Amino acid sequence: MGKPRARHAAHLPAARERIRAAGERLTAPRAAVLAALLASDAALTHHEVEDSLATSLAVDRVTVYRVLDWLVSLGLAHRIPGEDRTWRFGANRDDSHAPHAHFTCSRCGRTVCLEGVAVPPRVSLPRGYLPRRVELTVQGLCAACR
Amino acid sequence: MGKPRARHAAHLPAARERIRAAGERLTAPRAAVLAALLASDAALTHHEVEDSLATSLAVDRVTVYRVLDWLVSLGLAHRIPGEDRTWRFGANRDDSHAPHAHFTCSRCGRTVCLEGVAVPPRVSLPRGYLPRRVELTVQGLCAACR
DNA sequence: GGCCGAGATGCAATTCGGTTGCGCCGGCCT
DNA sequence: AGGCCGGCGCAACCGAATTGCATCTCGGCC
Repeated sequence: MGKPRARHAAHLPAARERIRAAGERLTAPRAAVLAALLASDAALTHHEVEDSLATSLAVDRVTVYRVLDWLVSLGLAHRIPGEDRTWRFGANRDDSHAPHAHFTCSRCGRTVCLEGVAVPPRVSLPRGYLPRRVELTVQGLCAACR
Repeated sequence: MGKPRARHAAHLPAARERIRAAGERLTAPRAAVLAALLASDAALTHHEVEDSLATSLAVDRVTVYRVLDWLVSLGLAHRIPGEDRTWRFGANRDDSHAPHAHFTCSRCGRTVCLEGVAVPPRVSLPRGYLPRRVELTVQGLCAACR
């Protein structure tokens, strides 16, 4: 997709560092998966993560799922539900972990985080409803598919 | 879920009218599915639709899927991707079919349309990107689950 | 450096939402 | 009333995600 073949190896040290900093157990699959997310500017499906890893380190499909969930629970990544009924995962690059918008291409499915789009900080809800997270997704066509 | 057991029978005439008005073929499953959506103030999963229909008219699972997709393509309903990897469907009550926000309860999965929340009409995208639809979803706890 | 235990990994089987192929049936046009 | 186009039901299928369990390994401890 887009990039020729992400050099996630370059992001391995950063990935390791983040896992260490979180005080969590450092394993090869964990570092590799996080590095893959860091290396990509688009949010990846479990399958894309698996493929991206295949060349350097074979990781079981189930492990990829588990590591991704684990990254999300740690706050190191976030999960985006897609139109195609699969989840995509993106690395949380800043610790602030601020709410941000996403763009999904209707044709190629590519999903990227939008930096410049403001997510409404407050919304009016029915009585008794408690907001927790606001998700803003834009559907359309990306530059390559237009 | 919320309502005691939606009286979608009361919405059957309206459902039939809408299908007729669209110039489409009127069948029992189509009217029943649309009535079920109209009767509910929350967006329904295919399964909830099926259950809601079971008491009055047994409709095959596949038919429910097909009718729901058909309603979406006709603009009579809209489809919302959920956190639980299933789709929910809500009737489009006004013809204007304006973009609107949704609220999803993290605990019970109940999804409702928010009337009072403004969806940003314009967002700034990377060069070459073409927006088509903006989706705004709020996660949190509903009044019943709080 | 070697040992040990909690917990991570891999494999296989399973679940489940959604889709597809196809023959029959039923709305709707004439 | 007749006929045909297309919707319906049935069954088989697909692929994303999950679970159970045996094995392996990271990282603390001696």
